[in-house]
Amino acid sequence: MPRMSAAEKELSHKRILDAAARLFRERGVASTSVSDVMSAADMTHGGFYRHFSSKNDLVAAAFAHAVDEALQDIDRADPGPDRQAAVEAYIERYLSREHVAERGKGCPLAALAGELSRVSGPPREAAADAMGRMARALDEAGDADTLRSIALISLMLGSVVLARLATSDEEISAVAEAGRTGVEIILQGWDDKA
Amino acid sequence: MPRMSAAEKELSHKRILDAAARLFRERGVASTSVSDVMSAADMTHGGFYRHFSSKNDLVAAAFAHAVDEALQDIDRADPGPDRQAAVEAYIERYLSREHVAERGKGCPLAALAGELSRVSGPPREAAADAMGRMARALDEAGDADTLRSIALISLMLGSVVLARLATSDEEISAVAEAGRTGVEIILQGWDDKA
DNA sequence: TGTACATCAGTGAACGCGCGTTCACTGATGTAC
DNA sequence: TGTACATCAGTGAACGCGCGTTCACTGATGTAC
Repeated sequence: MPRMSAAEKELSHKRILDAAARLFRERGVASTSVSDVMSAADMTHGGFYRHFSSKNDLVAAAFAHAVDEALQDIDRADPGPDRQAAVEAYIERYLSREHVAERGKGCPLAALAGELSRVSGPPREAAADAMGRMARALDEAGDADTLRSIALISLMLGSVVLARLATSDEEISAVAEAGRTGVEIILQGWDDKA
Repeated sequence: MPRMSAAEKELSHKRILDAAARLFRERGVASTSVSDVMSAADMTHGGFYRHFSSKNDLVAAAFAHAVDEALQDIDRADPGPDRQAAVEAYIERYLSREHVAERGKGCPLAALAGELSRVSGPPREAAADAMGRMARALDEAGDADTLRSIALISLMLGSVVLARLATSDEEISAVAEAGRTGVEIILQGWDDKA
């Protein structure tokens, strides 16, 4: 059957990236094998190394790919009211029941920050980079108050991580509600305090 | 050389638990083998199953053990001013440079919530339980405002997770500072808002 | 208190398994003329 | 435009390795008399 055309190879590459970005977030990097990813991309494991030089290489690329997707609504919005609306929508979505439930499509940092902070090399750098990208994305006006953005990200990420640990619907709702209230208080009180 | 006395067995058991609680937090559960733990406890891997029925069993026990230690200062404090002081000290320590650097001795949820939220069984239950124990510990007066405690935990945990991802000292300080400011604002503004 | 014996904590070899990676192979693709 | 041939995307078997767990074994411990 092989060989595929260059255009088909590009499609395969994207299928691998999409599958990896989803599976790594759903199951974690260590619990997702190269074979798992290739199966989800409708291929066998042997072809993997025509696309990436190692599993680590894929982890870094898939993570960056997931960050691109997560932030695209904000990044594409025009500065000004559009962008501010995009940020508000992002925060609301972040603390929603859907985001808690669907790890595979959610914030890559909420899913993988813990695991990637323990490794070094490209995957770690991709994750560290994501923090800066998120902070800049939330910084609506570019008004240099990065600390507020970081505090918001910490609270939102912590809320989602804890909500995913919760075992009952009531607990999940409580954690998300606590996160929403915290975000509001920080948004209102930050400039007075800091 | 074997057999050891019952008293020596108890000491071995504690060495295994201590080593596991440290290594799991430092390297993650999936990246820590039973042999790693037993070596750190000065034994060979074969004896492990005289103490625990499986690696999963150890994970749950070591996690609960780590939570006990993390909360002991608060849990042992008398209700009233002593307890409130213990809570304040806990929060300050939580957002310190030392806590960010020393995963192996730090908050078990900050180290392992992401990984354990993806599994089921005793380890997951131990982690979910820890969230409730932390919320109750921070609830100084038992005044039923659990939501505020949960928001504080989310923010503190998120701050530490992100700080551990940061690559420069400046970034680590910035994330910790953002966390401290956020905590102050939530402590002051919560009752007005919620 | 002494003796005979069952127990069992810890050792280290061995097991089956899944992992990341390599490799010989296939045959359609892309290119040179 | 047709033809001959090098390229290379994808396949599937194979590799070495480390994992969690099992097991026969050792010999000091704890117990029954």
